[in-house]
Amino acid sequence: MITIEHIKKKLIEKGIKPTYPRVRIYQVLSDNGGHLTADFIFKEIRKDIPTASRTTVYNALSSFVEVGLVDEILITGTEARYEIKRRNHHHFLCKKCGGIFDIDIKCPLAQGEYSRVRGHLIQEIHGYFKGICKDCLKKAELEGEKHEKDDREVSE
Amino acid sequence: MITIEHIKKKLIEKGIKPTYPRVRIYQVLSDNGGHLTADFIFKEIRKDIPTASRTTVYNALSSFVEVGLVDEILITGTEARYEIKRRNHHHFLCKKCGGIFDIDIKCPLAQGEYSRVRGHLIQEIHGYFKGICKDCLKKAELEGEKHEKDDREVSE
DNA sequence: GATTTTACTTGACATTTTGCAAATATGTAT
DNA sequence: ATACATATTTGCAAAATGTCAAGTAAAATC
Repeated sequence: MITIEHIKKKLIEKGIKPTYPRVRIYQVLSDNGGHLTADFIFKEIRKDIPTASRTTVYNALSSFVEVGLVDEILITGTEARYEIKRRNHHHFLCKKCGGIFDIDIKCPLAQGEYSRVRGHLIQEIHGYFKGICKDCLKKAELEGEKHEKDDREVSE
Repeated sequence: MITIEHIKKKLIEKGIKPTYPRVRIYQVLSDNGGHLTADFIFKEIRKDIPTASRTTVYNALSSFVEVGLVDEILITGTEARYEIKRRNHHHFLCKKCGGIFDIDIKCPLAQGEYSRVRGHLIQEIHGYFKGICKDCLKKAELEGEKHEKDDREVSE
């Protein structure tokens, strides 16, 4: 559990004024694990700040991303997700259940703070994997057996 | 330049009926380099097929992605981009000019066809970098000098 | 050739995100 | 404290992208 004071310090360090909405948004990010939608964050801070607007959430998140406090994850294509920046991990999206999982991987390129590739200055590195997650694989096996049986019964 | 016949063969191999719209969509992808927006493709095939609809483009692209002919690139967050699948390369987005560049990199994980991580079956691997591209870096250097001069003039 | 399946078109609609102007809050100097 | 300048938040509107359902056309199968 991160303290309010600790959050304020972090924001000030990055040149962001620690207003109440911004501190709360950071706190929601901190308290709820990774890859949160803007909508989730909006609904959370509404509990405290009933007048808060979506625009405030988007503005705060943009600032956080800009100064490198937060990562924007674009794996789903339908909605961006946000999480406090953490090194050495990528994301996995299950095409079946839509779940997002952290994949802790040391990517050779992701080691240095900033580096260059082909002359371009790299500020962010994102790795996305897609496929079928462990749990859905298991379910598919069981379902698969059932289906085979069904198919036989139908075709006979 | 890929021939119509070659495209038809590719689609049939993957179990996709080579209808005229689909063949044209694939051809646009093939003739225009990488990371095209759905809108660009739509406007291109409209030249040939004035009745073509956006939905047809989205449907065709979904099929292509599903069978592994095409990659969907989600680097910008506002619009998906599409390109014919090619191994061993990632993408770089310039935050200044919005340009997308190919980064040919042999990612250790991207070598095998399909593999597993933490029990999850991986079907797609995407690597995205963001930062400032070569050209914008150069411009920034020049602009930077100019600004310093401006600043001096103003403050004097 | 009739039937069934598949694909395409059309238009409406949902969702996420951004833009903008007014209102509010914050900080600084008087 | 008060007034001023700046920064932030709000609330609404609207853009942009993508999805869905219903009807039509085309193709494949029988």
